Amino acid sequence: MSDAGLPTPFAEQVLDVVAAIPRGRVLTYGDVARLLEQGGPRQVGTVMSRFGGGVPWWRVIRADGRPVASLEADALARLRRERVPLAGGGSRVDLSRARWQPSPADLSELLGGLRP
DNA sequence: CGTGTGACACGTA
DNA sequence: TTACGTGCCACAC
Repeated sequence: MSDAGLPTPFAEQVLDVVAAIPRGRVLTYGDVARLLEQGGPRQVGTVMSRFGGGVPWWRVIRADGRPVASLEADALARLRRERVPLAGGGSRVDLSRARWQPSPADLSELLGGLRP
C-alpha cells in the first residue's frame, strides 16, 4: 500500500479539477495551475505524482502534447481508447483539438465548489 | 540562507 | 523534430 501522506488543500483542488476533465479531453499541467490561479505546473506535477492514482491522470499532459514519460505507453493507450485526437504519428496529443476548455458554467461549478 | 530536486514551460539552435 | 539553457514554484536539507 502506498502512503503518500495527507493531501493538502491545494492537492485536493488539483485532484478535483483533474477529475472534472471530460472523457476524450485533456489539460496541461499549466492549465490546471492557471485554472486554480495558484501554484504552477511543477506543483501540479508534484501533486499528480503523489496523489494522482485515483483520478484520470492520463488526461493531464505536458504543454508539448506528450504524456508523462514514465507512463507514456499506458497513457497513450488510454487516450486512444477515449478517442483523444492524437498527432505526431500517434505519439502526442493534438492539443489544439483535445484541450479542454471549460465553459463558465463548468468553471463556477468547479471553482465554486472548491472556493466558495 | 544557499543548494538540490521535480509527472513543467518556453525560447533558441 | 530533438537538445539544452533558463525561469518558475514549493519544499527538503
